[in-house]
Amino acid sequence: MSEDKTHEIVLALEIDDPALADRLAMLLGGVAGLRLAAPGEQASAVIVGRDPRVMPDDIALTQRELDVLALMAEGASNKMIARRLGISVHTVKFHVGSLLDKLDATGRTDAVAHAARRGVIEL
Amino acid sequence: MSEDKTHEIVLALEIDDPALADRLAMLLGGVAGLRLAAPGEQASAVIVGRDPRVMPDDIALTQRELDVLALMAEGASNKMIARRLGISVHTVKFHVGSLLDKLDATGRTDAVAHAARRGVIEL
DNA sequence: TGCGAAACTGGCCGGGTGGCCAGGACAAGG
DNA sequence: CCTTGTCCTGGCCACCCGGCCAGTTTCGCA
Repeated sequence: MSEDKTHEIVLALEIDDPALADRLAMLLGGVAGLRLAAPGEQASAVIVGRDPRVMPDDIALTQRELDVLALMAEGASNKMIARRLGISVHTVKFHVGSLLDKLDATGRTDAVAHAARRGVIEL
Repeated sequence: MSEDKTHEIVLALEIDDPALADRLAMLLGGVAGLRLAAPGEQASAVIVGRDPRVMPDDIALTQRELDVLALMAEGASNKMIARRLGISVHTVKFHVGSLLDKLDATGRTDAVAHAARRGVIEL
């Protein structure tokens, strides 16, 4: 395989909005050194629509709750979280409780699933 | 604000490979009707690198384990899973144990996080 | 200066969870 | 026939989790 790195970047289009996809295809079609991928072709990069699941304002989580949430997503137990944040287990449980509340979750597993779904955390 | 929908598609670049990102920025910079997003700016579409996290063969989960995993991701307790699958809580715990094992997880929360990360489940 | 929000801590307790032991049924393949 | 793998079940037990009660400090804002 010769590495013609200066030639032909292959871009795939994965956009739901047909109008936007159309305009992009038109604009990018006329660019030298760049090509749109054929259906099924292996592309070097993909253009996706702006993920719409980010915005429910935030659900207003406090900084500390975000800290706890992140560690929960790592699979950390309350004890581990307490140690890592330098606080007591009781406080961790307090924050976890608030999280379950705000995220409408029935347990910590449900909480990280919900949070990931709405883009609050990146797992 | 006039809605010049025929003007200026804003593209964000989220590519790990610096060389590729560079070339894309250069190529796209000279295209009329198209602009690269400023850091933090809301873009109408995003260009991402080919997602490499799909392939670990599967980690070979049995059908039953997938059933249990799916319900775990819903935040279901062992008791709920048992009821839904028509099996005993002991059996559920057995399958959960296998899951923790195969997914290298320390707990059920960690398990669904890992599974979601490697595309085994879609949360 | 008082008041609320956020963060933090404690104890208590019922139920859930995960690790360990043991076993059985049933199909596929040596 | 016997082994292997998957699926299923039981009991036991230490620990963790989440919900409840109570309290503290610190901060910004009215």
